[in-house]
Amino acid sequence: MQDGIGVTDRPDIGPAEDKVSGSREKGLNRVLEIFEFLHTTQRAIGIGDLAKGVNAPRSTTYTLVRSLVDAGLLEMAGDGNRVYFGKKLYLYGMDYVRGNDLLRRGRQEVDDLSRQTGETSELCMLQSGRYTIVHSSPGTRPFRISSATGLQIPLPWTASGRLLLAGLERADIEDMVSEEDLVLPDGRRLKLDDFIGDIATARSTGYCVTSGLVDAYTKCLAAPVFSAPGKVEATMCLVVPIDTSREKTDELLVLLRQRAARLSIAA
Amino acid sequence: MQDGIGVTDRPDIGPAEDKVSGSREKGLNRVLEIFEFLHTTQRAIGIGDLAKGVNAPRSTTYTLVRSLVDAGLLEMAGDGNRVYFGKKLYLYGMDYVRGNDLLRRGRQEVDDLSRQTGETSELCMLQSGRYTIVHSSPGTRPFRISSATGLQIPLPWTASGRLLLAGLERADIEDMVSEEDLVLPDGRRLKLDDFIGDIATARSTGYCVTSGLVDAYTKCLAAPVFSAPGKVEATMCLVVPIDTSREKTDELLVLLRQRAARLSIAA
DNA sequence: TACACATGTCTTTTATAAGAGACAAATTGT
DNA sequence: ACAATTTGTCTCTTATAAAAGACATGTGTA
Repeated sequence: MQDGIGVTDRPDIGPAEDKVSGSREKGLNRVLEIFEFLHTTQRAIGIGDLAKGVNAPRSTTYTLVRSLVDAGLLEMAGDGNRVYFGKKLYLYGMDYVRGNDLLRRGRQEVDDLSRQTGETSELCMLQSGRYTIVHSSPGTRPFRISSATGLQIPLPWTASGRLLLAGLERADIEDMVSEEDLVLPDGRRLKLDDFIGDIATARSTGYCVTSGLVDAYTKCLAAPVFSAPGKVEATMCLVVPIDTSREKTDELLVLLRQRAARLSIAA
Repeated sequence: MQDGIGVTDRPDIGPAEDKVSGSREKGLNRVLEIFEFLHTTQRAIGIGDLAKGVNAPRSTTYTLVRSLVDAGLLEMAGDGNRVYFGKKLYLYGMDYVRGNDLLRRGRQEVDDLSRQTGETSELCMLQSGRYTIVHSSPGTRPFRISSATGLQIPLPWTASGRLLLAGLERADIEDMVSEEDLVLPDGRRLKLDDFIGDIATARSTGYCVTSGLVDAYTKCLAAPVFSAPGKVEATMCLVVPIDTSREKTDELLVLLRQRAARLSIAA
């Protein structure tokens, strides 16, 4: 509890220091925060800790959690007094998949590509302005490059990010990318202009390869999935060891681009 | 705990129309209704219609939908002004699956069983007191017995229902089953005592077979999945033509019960 | 045994979000 | 071309839900 670790407790990089904590919050917003919190912790949590975690009053948290549990969006987990996501969210999620050709077929293509190549493969999309891994299939390598589904990563850190922003105006891109997004995990800092240049390149070549961006050991190959001419709706990507040979990389790129193109047609 | 207050006008099932319409509703409740509405319609819908559908003021609906879209729980669908479930719900749903051994393994067993037998196979659970198909795999028959995932059906209509209530007190069962639940789709009416008798039988035999309950053409075989000794957490079931031979049925039952038992061990 | 600190429930106060309704702009139909 | 709807945004009011906090239990530990 109470790991002082994060200076954090700044829930969102909002405009200005909103009216000091302590102000009354809309119930729905609290719920949204609860969901995000559970999504990041990825485990069941006690209601008291949850209240601390989302910085909400205990009494409020109890009432909200009760509503959500009654509705089936949350469930009391195993031993008794912990909560986590509930069946209803799973059902709604399946509804989303069913209603979404791209995702349904994309998951399939990703699974197939991963089996075909043995490499980790992922389907990525923009999720409220951020890069999100929507589905991933682990591949067969002894060392797994694990990146959790639903993880959100700054756009400039990834090959997919460069493709997802293709076709946007410079201003839009600037809006989407914050200063800190340009700082890589190892401390290096990208120049915004370089990033925008990358985007333009990716757009014209129809794919993007980045090496050692998120970590020093991997290379990322990405190809765009179009929902309409010029509109990049998603990307498929492969995560491979950084020392993968030129030939092997090109070979993988062909397979990747084939599948990404196949996904594009109907959507 | 707290059953004294129970008079509570349950937001439950039932048309329930407007209880003294005009009363103000909590935003969160409206959101829950919106989700349920989308879940039943299974398609994107305009905001105006949505407001009508959940019987909420238009202005309120607009604000709520905007919040939800911003949060990614809903998405504006294809052509422009329709909404449906969003990526976030999918991601949360995947979180649920990940955190839930039973569901993860259950889906696998159901898929395997369906491939092995060629019949439609389902994983079912209680969802806030109602029978719910949590996962289903269609089988290979020319005529598909389709029943949507997430569909909620009165407990007495199903074989699984009899197993899911095994181990509950008579009083609890009476609470869960309403009068109308006892009326089958074809108009026949079950006697509560018969139903409770079925439950006891199912409990001791460790499986349940029903014929022509929901419709006249199918037979349903179900086996319990235990989360603890005596506690039925879910059921696996097979939906087969009603004229399936005795031998064939027994054979399928063996396979089904094997897999259901396998699911039970670790949870 | 007593102490400190969680958990879960209830009551009260007041800041505020839900709702009604007016509007302009876009979309119909005739 | 002209109603007749529907859509999306805004303003204002007041019913009400969020929050504070008291209380009764529970759980751990010194």
